[in-house]
Amino acid sequence: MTKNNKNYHHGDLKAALIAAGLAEIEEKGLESLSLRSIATRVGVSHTAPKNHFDGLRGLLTAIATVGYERHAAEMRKDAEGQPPGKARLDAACNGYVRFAMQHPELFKLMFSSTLCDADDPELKQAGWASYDVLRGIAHGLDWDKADAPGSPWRTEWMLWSMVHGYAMLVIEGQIGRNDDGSPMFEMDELMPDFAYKPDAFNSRPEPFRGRDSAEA
Amino acid sequence: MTKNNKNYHHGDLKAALIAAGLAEIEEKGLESLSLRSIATRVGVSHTAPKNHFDGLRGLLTAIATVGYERHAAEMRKDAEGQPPGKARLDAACNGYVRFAMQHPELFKLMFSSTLCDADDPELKQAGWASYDVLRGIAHGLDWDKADAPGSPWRTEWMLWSMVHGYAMLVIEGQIGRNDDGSPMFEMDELMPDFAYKPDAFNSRPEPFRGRDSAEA
DNA sequence: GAGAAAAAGTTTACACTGGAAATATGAGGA
DNA sequence: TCCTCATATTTCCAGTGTAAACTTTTTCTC
Repeated sequence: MTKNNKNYHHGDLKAALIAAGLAEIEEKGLESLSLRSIATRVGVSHTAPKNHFDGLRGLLTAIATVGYERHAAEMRKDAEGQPPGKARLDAACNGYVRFAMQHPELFKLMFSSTLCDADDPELKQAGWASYDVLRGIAHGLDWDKADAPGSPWRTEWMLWSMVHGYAMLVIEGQIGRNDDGSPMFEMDELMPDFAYKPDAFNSRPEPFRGRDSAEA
Repeated sequence: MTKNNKNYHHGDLKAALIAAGLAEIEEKGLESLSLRSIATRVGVSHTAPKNHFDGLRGLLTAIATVGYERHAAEMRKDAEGQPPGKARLDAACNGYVRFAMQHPELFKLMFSSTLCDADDPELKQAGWASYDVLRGIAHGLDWDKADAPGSPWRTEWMLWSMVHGYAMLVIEGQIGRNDDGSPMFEMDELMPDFAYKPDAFNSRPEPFRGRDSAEA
């Protein structure tokens, strides 16, 4: 992987394929996506991606990685304008859901261990970074009933589950939306009230996301 | 659809294909599933299903319909032994999550509008019936903060989102589980305390699930 | 610079897939 | 019996992902 500025035949085919894949997903959805269609879009043969990705699964994983980065950016953008505390968390959660609704196919890809290689280091890194936006903002906040006994991950997983579940159910058509396509609930409406309790959130030196990270 | 007891060449090929598809999903997962593999398993040509289903998508939709029925049965089974109230709701929620963890591929199929025809009447019926198990049990329960203003659907969607989100995140490997494969949290641990408030839950004559039903 | 080595991309081939169309089979009703 | 039509098969086609052999280009080494 000696990456030089000097480009080979195409000129950073790797990035071009990821961009083409993202465009293809936005335009035609996940279903019609294929290695050949992406390669054709870029103007190379359908076996050219083999030199940069481990098959279709590898390319999809790279696309999902970019998806996580954009997802994180969307949440950060919304949260930035808000003062720390519940308002900022609400904004980030709404960003989470809005991204899912604006890019449903990409969002499904990101969270599909069927389509992506969940063990890919870059995907895991980007996925964690995205989750950590939510987690970082939620730090110091907890449910009113947070004094109930529970594992340190209880609160953040409770929050994550609710936001993620709502996003998934909406984009899969299980839960309705307004006529203009907006979500029927803002996240601060949907969630029980948070109370600001600086010590309620467990403060751990290492970020945690899923089983692998816990063992590492 | 003149359904006779007398069977034709095969003998209720429709049911046989659904059963074979379910078995194939349990054994080899969603990825390797194909019309041809299912048809071969039953012992018919790969175009035979055409007479009973609208292509692969139609067959997958029928399989998902059975999945919803089993999902509902699982929740009901768990809930039955519990007294009405929070304990029964907890049991149903745990059943929701456990079903997802025991049949992750089937569960993903059920909630995938990419793979299933979400407009199929039988699928919608089964999907609603499954959701209504949760909803029926939750009737009369609400969050402590339920006196906050909100739409009649707020409470049940909040509950559904959390349970569904947790299930999805676990089976996609985003959230960890115990060494024995069990969920790290029981639903009653994860959820904020419920308080029994008979009038908090909106009582509507017609069940509601998603946008379509609201308009109907 | 020359030549070797490695990387990038193409061509070809193969085993799959879902679906369409034409054909064969068999059951039930007249 | 004969007719009809649902059922199932055969054949064919466009499309898929991947592997292997090959060509082209870049980079490294002497």
